[in-house]
Amino acid sequence: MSLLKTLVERYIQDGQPVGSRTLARDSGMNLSPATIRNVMSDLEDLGLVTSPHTSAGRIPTPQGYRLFVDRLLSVKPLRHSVIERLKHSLDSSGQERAIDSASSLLSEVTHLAGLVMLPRRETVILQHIEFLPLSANRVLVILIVNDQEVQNRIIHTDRDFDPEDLHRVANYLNAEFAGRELGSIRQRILRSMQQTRDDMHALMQTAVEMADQVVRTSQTHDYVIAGETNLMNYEEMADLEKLRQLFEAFHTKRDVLHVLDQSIHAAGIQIFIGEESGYSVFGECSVVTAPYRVDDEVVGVLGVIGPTRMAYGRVIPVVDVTAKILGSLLSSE
Amino acid sequence: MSLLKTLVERYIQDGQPVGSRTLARDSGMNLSPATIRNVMSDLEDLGLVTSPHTSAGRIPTPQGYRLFVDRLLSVKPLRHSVIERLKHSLDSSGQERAIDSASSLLSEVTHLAGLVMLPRRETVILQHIEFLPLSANRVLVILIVNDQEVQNRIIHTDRDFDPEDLHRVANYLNAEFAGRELGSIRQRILRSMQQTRDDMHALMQTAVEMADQVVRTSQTHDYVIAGETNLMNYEEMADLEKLRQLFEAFHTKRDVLHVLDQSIHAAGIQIFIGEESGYSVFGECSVVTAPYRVDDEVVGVLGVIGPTRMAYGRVIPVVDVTAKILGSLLSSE
DNA sequence: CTTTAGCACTCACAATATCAGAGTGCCAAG
DNA sequence: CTTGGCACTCTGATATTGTGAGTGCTAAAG
Repeated sequence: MSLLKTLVERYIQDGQPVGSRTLARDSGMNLSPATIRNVMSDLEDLGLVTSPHTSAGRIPTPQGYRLFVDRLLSVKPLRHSVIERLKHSLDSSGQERAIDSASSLLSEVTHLAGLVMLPRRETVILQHIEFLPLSANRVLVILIVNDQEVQNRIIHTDRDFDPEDLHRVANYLNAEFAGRELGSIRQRILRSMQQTRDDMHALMQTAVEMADQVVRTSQTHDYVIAGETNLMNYEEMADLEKLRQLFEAFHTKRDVLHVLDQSIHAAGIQIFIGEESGYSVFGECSVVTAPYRVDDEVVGVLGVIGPTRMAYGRVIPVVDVTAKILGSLLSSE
Repeated sequence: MSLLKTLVERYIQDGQPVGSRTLARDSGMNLSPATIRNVMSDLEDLGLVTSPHTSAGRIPTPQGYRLFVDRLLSVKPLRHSVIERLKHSLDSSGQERAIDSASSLLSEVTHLAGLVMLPRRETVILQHIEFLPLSANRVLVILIVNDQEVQNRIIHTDRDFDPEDLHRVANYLNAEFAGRELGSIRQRILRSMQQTRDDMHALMQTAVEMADQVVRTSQTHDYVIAGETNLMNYEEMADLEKLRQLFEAFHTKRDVLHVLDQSIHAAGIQIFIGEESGYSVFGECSVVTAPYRVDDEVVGVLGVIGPTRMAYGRVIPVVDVTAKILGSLLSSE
């Protein structure tokens, strides 16, 4: 029923339970309140709306929202100027800060909390490796992968290596393996280990193992959140205890990541309404996500989290285009 | 008057305005409520206590707190086991994660929010510099300073340099300047620029300038906060709007940094009560800080922030020893 | 001069009552 | 199927009252 649409829209607009009279006026269908009431009764039986008490209007249930976003929602495309603005602010922040900016932008534009999962690529290509001796048996390993990212980590070695040794090893590795995928490098080295075994190989192994670990832990998923404080402006978030738990969940990251993970393989926009996500912490909240792709590979998810009563019609396109913009910005153009 | 002490202690304990009867009982001085009332009247005239309304007990004013912490407070030293626990958790987290751990620890132990300013050393000693070509006119500069820290940044150069050039420059810089302080290096290079000017020098200049910038921005002070959510458990933080502003201040960082800055040169524990910090955002809050020193140089501040009504007697020693432990952990042993 | 008991007074807070308004459900008529 | 009418329900605002904790002041006692 398109009445549900009007009801949800109205409720999203001003957060008040909406009664039959207002609905009659808003629907534009020239129906009397009484008719509306009958319909409402039906909708209530279907579990799409409830009334907080006998004599209040109706509010949508989670199922109501679900139906609304799945079928009824009319997404108004963003005005061009807005898109340009997004694009511009994201561009001007540079690649390194792009993730943070995207998160902030999302939160600013939607007045919700912005989430951006760090990109994680399936294939990690070694571009360059470098060793720097720090002190006795502490070696700094610098790794450039995927054309952009720089990773470094200190490793402790069994014995001291002098600078020349390190240099030789680095040269060897670079000559041999630059441009290859990290996993395959690891295997190769392990294999050649079995033939000749000397200290150099041990070093290389540690190094590659470390590289693997670095990449893998930075891959352990992590995300950036911005604008949590926006959430405090919604009356539905007034319950301090609930809010605390929510913020703690943001901090712990585990649950949020799990939700984001669920949507990484979705085709496009994904929406979790209320407890659909499976976590009661997000009880009164909805999450709107979109995966973003770098060089045609999906590498992460971004989105927003906010009260169930959010302006889906506006939020969805924002999340959508932000994902696209971020993706193309991160791609090697 | 030691009555003020009892009053503040009592108020800190259970957050209720304390009346003459309870105070008479707690003070242990065998005075009748009536006498207490007279004294209270005096204290009120001195501006040390107020009553929220005519017929409630008294609560300390900021000035009352001030006097309390300055003169009256009896700091009970931490139990040895607690110190050990702190030391142990901090040790086991390793140097890189030490800052984060310290912050978390502070918040966990005190049930407040923990703050740790990133260490900043006055003298930054260049240990090693390295250039890696990334692509046409993008060069990755890697900087090792102060024996521990690795910084890297990508710079864009005017013209392409081939790897040999870069290598030569790096070698030169390392041979010439390793072990020197960064600022002096910069000056030296600028000076020698005036004599011979060629592309290499331009590169060097950019690099050193960048180095300076990197160090300076990482120096721009930044801090790590943990356990903000703890603050939501205090009833005095119930005002959502105030809380929002506070959290936003945490996010913006500017105000907090300014407060921390103020206390970096204090001899030891420093306490800001309520608006003493000069920011109304921290209205109902107190900040307890202690500078921490690495290799006998003060490099940062850590502390906690929480409601004015906090258990100073317990919080102070915690902040104190945490500062000491962190300092010694970060020092080259 | 300090301490104490006594007493009237004040005020917040909780419990209770009252009322208006919004909205419903249902029935009977169009 | 839709509509008007009507009784009914329930919330939320506002006013009323009572209770208890705690005060300030005065006058007596140490």
